[in-house]
Amino acid sequence: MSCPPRSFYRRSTEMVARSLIGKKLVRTIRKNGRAFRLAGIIVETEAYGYRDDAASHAYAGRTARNGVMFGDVGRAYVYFTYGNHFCANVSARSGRTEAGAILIRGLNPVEGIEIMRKFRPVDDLISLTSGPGKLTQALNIVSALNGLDMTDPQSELHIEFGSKPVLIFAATRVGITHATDKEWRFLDPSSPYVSRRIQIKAL
DNA sequence: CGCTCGATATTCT
DNA sequence: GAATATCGAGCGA
Repeated sequence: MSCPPRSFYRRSTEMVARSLIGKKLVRTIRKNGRAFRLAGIIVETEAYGYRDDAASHAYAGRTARNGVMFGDVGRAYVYFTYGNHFCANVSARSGRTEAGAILIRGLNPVEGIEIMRKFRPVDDLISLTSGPGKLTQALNIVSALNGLDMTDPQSELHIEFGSKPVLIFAATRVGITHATDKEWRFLDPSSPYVSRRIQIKAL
């Protein structure tokens, strides 16, 4: 399967976030000369901007942590938060701004589910990948993957074409205290792997 | 079910 | 020293 090209990510961050619904997030683990694929269809995303977005890590300018948001588009931005969890993002922005990234918040698991359950033992399958901290644990996404090229099928973390979603909803973002009015959260309402904390609205 | 609250460590002020 | 793009346990209904 092939990957959306660099140009896919060189559009407005919100448009890319919306377009990522239905794409496939793939984590390849190489061990003892063999490669295992852990993968899921993306069902929920959030866009984060620059000076226009007080909720963004990039809002106050470039730092050691957020450098990937200012670099080339289509790269993995992985960071650690709340002392417990990693979050997986991909950098994306139009030529009119200097930083941006998209947080991946929910996956419909399709490949390597039994291996995911070893990284994240849960009784309820829905709890495997229905949240940004959950899916990074299930796919073993850690800081070492920060900066990887998500458009390269050889990359240990990349994004492939997937399936076209039937419907996409927009909503306000989750877990932030600034810019709470922006409707930059996108999700496939038919999937059980989305968090449902807030009201959503159809596009 | 749904809501509140505490854990926990990295990052930034 | 404060804040944090979260999760899950514990509570009440």
